Amino acid sequence: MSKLLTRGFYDREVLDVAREVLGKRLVRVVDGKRISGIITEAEAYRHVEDLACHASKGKTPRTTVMFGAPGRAYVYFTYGMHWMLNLVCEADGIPAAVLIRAIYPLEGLDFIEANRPGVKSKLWCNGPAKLTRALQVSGELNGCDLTTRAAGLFLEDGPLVDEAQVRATPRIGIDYTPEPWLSKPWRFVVSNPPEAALHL
DNA sequence: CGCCCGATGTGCT
DNA sequence: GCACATCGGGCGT
Repeated sequence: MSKLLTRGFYDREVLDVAREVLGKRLVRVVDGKRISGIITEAEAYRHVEDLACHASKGKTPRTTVMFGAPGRAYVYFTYGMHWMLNLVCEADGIPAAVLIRAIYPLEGLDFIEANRPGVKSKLWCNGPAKLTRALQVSGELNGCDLTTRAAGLFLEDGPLVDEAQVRATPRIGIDYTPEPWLSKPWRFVVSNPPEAALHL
């Protein structure tokens, strides 16, 4: 059993967390069963001035969690059918979050397959809404504490991914966001194939 | 493979 | 009303 990531991991500059969360293990526990994968893609959403960040529209009922303490999950619903999983970062009162965009599944593959019927295994968790469906992450987990195992959603430590295996690119799906935010290289991706980059 | 588009519901103007 | 941190199927290349 690996080490649970503590509050201190999240209570930092969100760009550093987004970069360093690559290689960490996202774990879900459902009915006592462990489902997990290594994080291979993440994006930073940084403070009210970042016009791609939900917090830029102010603190609302939806975005309250992002303004709160670090180490909690910000889970929101979008496009009428998709859930997105974020990690709240930085000090209480400063809105910042890391969107988990992809994982490399390692445990509970039968559970994941059952949640992604008819989908090829390489496509099970390679998108932010795909992995929430695969791991059964939805609104009931919004605001849950990621630094304990109580809610059945948490992160475990893993090796830092080598700098040579990480690419930084602009964020995805924010086409209506003006510059300079549109082009900020705040998306971090593990190079393919992840098996080699992650030493699996 | 890439582009296009419909699905589908909630939050905020 | 309308935008939206997306997905998957359909069709053209």
